[in-house]
Amino acid sequence: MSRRSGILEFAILGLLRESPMHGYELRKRLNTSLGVFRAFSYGSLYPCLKTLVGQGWLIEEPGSTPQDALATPLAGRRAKIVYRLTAEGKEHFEELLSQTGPDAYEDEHFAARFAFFGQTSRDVRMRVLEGRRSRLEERLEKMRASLARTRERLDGYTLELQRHGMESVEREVRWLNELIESERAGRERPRDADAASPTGDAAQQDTSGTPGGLPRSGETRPDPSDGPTS
Amino acid sequence: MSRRSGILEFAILGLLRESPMHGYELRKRLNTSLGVFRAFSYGSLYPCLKTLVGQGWLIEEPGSTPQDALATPLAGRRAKIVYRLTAEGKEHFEELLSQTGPDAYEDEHFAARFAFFGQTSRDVRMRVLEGRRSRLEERLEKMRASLARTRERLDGYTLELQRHGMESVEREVRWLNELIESERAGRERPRDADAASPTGDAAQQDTSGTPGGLPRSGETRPDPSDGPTS
DNA sequence: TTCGTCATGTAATGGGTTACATGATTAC
DNA sequence: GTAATCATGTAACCCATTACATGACGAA
Repeated sequence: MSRRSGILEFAILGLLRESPMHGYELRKRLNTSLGVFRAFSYGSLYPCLKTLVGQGWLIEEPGSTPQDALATPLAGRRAKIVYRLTAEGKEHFEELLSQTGPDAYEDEHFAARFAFFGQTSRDVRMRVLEGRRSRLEERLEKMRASLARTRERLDGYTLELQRHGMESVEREVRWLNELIESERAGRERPRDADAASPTGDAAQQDTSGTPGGLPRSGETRPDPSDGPTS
Repeated sequence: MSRRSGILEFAILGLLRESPMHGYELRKRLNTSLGVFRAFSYGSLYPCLKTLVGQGWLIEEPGSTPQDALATPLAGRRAKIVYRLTAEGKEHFEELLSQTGPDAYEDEHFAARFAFFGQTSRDVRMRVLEGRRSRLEERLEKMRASLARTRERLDGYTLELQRHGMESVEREVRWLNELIESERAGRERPRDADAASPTGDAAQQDTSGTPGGLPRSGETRPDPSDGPTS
């Protein structure tokens, strides 16, 4: 029924939190501005939007009103549907943001989470970064172990591939180290961003959007994969 | 009907080409030895194997014969099904190997292709490497363009994520450059991994896919002299 | 007038996972 | 005796893509 799961939903809510938008534009933002996530197709985007509306997290609004269409001919192509985050949607997004479970460390998910660090409280940021790091370190451990076991039987190319893969992961760990470091040293000041929370417990978020002093260098290479491998 | 698509099929054929195996072991090899690909689940592996059998590319063989089970109690758990590549399967795999279309440059696919470079002719290797490189360069171009367009409006974290992503891609390009370089400089010898011995005996194929002289690679030690051939 | 972009949507399909079912063997 | 590992499989589901349908507008 719903759960056009995780990352797409999350990204949509996050983008709409910044400002209302219609689907087409949303999709572009998903590729470019936040180009990190892979481009979602309309085939997944629009249905997902519908679901979120059904959930009560978004509402549809007419894009360009008749008057607008008259005033600015540029505006009126096909009836745009502008999606706006509701209060519940906001609340829901904030809840998602605060989640630090293992999901948050997975490759794709992590990138999405990171992209919205600007809206994320500092302790959550830390947990996510550290979670990701230990996740990668586990991975490294496994890779090293398996490499040690099989090194002899592998040909040069396989070996090289393995080596390159490990190096990528190591680089990302270093990158995370620097980020964690700079978070730790970073501003303590809470400094609220936009979104003054309307109801309930006023979530005090340190949403400065700018990390302490960001380092250089790093490496991701998003696929080396891994699996549950239980 | 079939097409348990691309990469899994490809990897199975490739691994079985080296030696027959049963499903369970195959799966482990997919994670560890060739740990580059993400771990496929049994839920995709076994059905895929069936399909390949149906296609005539594999045949099932009894794993441990009754006698074996008596002789070596270690061997007989549940009736293993050992899969062996047929002649047609081999042919098919070789055809897949020779393919250099755009598919071969995609992230996952590329890794799989690279993992079997040991069995791949040099010109195909070159085409794949160069294809991948230009694919990544395109990607970089786009990223740079979109970054230039939106740089101002992005917060520090998004920016950092973007930067990190680009750096990763750049690194892979450099890696490819070195590989291409070393392929170019490498031995001219055709080193056709083609099945010298089509059948039977456990004759170890000389598939030491040691490339000409691989880049640094810490301690891999790519064997300076004329290693293989024997 | 045709092409590219804007704009929204649906149906079929693909390619994978999880959860389940089954059961023998080994290690503690 | 109970857990882990070995070993094979099926069914239900998930998430996303492709191809298709529709249509207006601006520019060449």
